[in-house]
Amino acid sequence: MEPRRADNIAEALEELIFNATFVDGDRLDEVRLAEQFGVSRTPLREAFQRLALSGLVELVPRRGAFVRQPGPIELMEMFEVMAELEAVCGRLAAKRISEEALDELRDANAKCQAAVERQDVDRYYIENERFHKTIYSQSGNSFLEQEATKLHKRLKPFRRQQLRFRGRMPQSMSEHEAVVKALADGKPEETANALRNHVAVQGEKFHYLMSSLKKQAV
Amino acid sequence: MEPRRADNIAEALEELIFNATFVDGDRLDEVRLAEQFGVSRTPLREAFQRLALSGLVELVPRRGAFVRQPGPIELMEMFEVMAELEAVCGRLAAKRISEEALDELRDANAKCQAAVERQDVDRYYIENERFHKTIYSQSGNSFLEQEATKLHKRLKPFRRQQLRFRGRMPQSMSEHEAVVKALADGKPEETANALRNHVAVQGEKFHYLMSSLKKQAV
DNA sequence: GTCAATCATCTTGTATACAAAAGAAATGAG
DNA sequence: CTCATTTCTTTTGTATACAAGATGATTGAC
Repeated sequence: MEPRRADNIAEALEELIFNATFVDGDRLDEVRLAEQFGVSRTPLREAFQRLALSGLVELVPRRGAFVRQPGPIELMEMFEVMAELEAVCGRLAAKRISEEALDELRDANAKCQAAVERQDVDRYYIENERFHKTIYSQSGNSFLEQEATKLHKRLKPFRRQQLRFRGRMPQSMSEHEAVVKALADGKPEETANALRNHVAVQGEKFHYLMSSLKKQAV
Repeated sequence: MEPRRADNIAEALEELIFNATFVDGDRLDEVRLAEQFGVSRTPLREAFQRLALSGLVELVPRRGAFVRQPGPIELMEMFEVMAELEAVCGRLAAKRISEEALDELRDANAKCQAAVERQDVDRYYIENERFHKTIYSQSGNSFLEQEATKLHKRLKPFRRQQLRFRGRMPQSMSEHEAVVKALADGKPEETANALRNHVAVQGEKFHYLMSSLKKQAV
């Protein structure tokens, strides 16, 4: 692997964890990774500190850095918080959203719909993300937007899995349309509820997926 | 200053920033701080990475680490998010709270009340914190609890200032009692609204404080 | 005197060196 | 053969060294 700038190492490691190249419990070997990235241990250890704070890695003193993926319970909790954050974004956005943003939501939805018809999961995912990011942004609170984006990113690998559930994509679509309608009507509470349910159902689906997987592995 | 373990350096710096020893825009001199802490630059730089991710410090490549305190707008945004997070904690807690926890809230409130009568701001602050932390915990969602605690901590220096507002402490007290009542009655939405308003008013007070200060300094 | 370019100094970023701790392996007692 | 103790190896934590970029000063042109 070619040498990298230290700034990017944390990001690269994050990607490797998301890609499941490293799984829960794996120790991140400083010297091995240093060789792979073509750098010394120093910038790597700095990257570990960042990852530790973001919760992807646990730093055990004198033992090393270990990958920490959330277990089923923590994951459910994170989805619950995500649902609430989105609900808040929606409630604020209902009062503040611009016409252009509404059009962008409709456009994202149309492309989502097309993706559903072509069974194009990847494309669906991209447009789905645009839909949600637009709502975060239209909350008019950039701190909230950042926090929502951060958690959204963290849940990405898990959300992606559950999208493959049978019939999930069409259901998700109609939920999106309900959200747009509530936003267009300027109804804060309806928007909040629609978004909360939309995200919460993802958490529940995930829970179901987890419990079925648990019976096989470990 | 006596030598410190590297794990604590980030915390120590955080404290120095909260104490306003370092203010917005200050550059954190690696060599100077290394001397002060009695360590080399290496553990210091690792600490910088953590602080950077938590948002207290901005790392400018090839320039150094700079203290970044939130400006008025970002602060308002953070208070808005805090208000919403507390509202969510309250809504969940209303369904899940234990009798013991209700008693702890009542106890914290009683001690708050006593502190108000003695004009004991410090004591009020401690019991107020116990009150809020208990609600976070009773949300039954430890991820949410962590996030709320994190933001609460971050807003600490600013909240403390605004507690000195004339008449704020008694008002805050009665708001607390409304929250306890809603929780005891098991009413999620009432609890959420009571907490949201309780925290939001802090943000507004702060805004007022800021704008009056702005006219003097800078 | 002002501005620009060059040079010196200071800082950061990264590699390397070394000490201390943890873990693995080997030795020895029972 | 098993378990405990000791030795050896590996790995982390930190200091130091050095190179490259940034800052500031000095010199020179106009």
